[in-house]
Amino acid sequence: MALKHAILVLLEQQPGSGYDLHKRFQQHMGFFWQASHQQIYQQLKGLLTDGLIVGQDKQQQGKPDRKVYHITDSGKQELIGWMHQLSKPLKINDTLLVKLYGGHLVDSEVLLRDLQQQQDSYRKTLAVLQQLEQQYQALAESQKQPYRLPYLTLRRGIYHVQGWLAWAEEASQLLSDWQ
Amino acid sequence: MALKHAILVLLEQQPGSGYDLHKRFQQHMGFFWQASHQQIYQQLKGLLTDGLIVGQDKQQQGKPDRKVYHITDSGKQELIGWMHQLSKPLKINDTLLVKLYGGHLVDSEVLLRDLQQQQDSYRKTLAVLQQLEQQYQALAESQKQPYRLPYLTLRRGIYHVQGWLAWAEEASQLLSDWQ
DNA sequence: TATCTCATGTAAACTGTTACATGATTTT
DNA sequence: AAAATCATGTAACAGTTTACATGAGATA
Repeated sequence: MALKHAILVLLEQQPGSGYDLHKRFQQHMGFFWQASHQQIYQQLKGLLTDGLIVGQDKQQQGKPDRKVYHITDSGKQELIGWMHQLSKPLKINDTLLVKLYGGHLVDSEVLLRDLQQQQDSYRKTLAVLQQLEQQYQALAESQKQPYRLPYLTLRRGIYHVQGWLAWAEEASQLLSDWQ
Repeated sequence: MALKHAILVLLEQQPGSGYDLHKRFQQHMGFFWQASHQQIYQQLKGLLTDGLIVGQDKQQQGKPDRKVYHITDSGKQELIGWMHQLSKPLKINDTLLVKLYGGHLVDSEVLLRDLQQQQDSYRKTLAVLQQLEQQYQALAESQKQPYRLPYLTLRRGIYHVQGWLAWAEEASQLLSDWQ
């Protein structure tokens, strides 16, 4: 299971609570890893009982208590072992494409509307990713080093979103042409 | 649930058995929809009890019996209703990128090996997709019409795979440069 | 006054994966 | 003789989603 390991990757970088982890997933891995807070809390339970992480309660003034988790040595070993295994190919289940595939059942406007809705959110995502890229590129060479590997994943996100948008324009055009 | 609807899309085009459907998923939708035969058999059961499909046993000489399913009117209505709903954004959970993100824990060779493994399979996929595209383009305009919408999904597959390969080259290069 | 963010969780339902099971025909 | 393809499924487990639940402080 990769969610467990994705959590370990984040905790290896820096300890954090379930809430923190959810935000970090959204902010830094949102374009290649998605996990709900419920899932994260459930996995943290499992990681705790397996001894791969430890947790400590921290009180805060004015805010609810947080349970801050740290990776253990055994967790780090588990993570390194996992990294050495070859990855399974990415599984894609794309609802929009199923609809396009069977799109003869509806007006093309129905398909175009769905395409456009996604286009809007992809454009916003692209803007965010490009801003992150600029932030990285603006760093001095000596400062870049710790962000190199995350930068590679960012580049993947940019390729993905740009490819999607280019395709969507082509597809919208063709759908409109065919009436 | 989209698997149910993906099955309905295939059955609306042409009746078929669970085994057929599995093959059709692999051959025509493999780059945007993946489903195991176990999943398909389970979903067919549910579709049957919901009255969205009907099945009939067909004997074959020398081979096991097949249960051939047909979409019902109610199934077609369900499908059309589903098509009118806006799609949820594609969920991507990419293990390889999680490994890259936390890749400081291992030698870059470990990461490169994983990248190359996937590169090999993406290259093969690209060849298949491009061949399908040529088959479509070779058709006379009058013959293309029924394949137009599937062609749009094929284009998406090509964009995706080409984008992945371009990124992988860039990423491999950078990983090697950084030692 | 209402909504958003912080912060944590449970329970039920649904979906998906892995392993097992069977057995005939066809191809290498 | 072995492996692949045809053809169907069950059972146990793992993972995900949706709905529910609580409650404080900050912001509009």
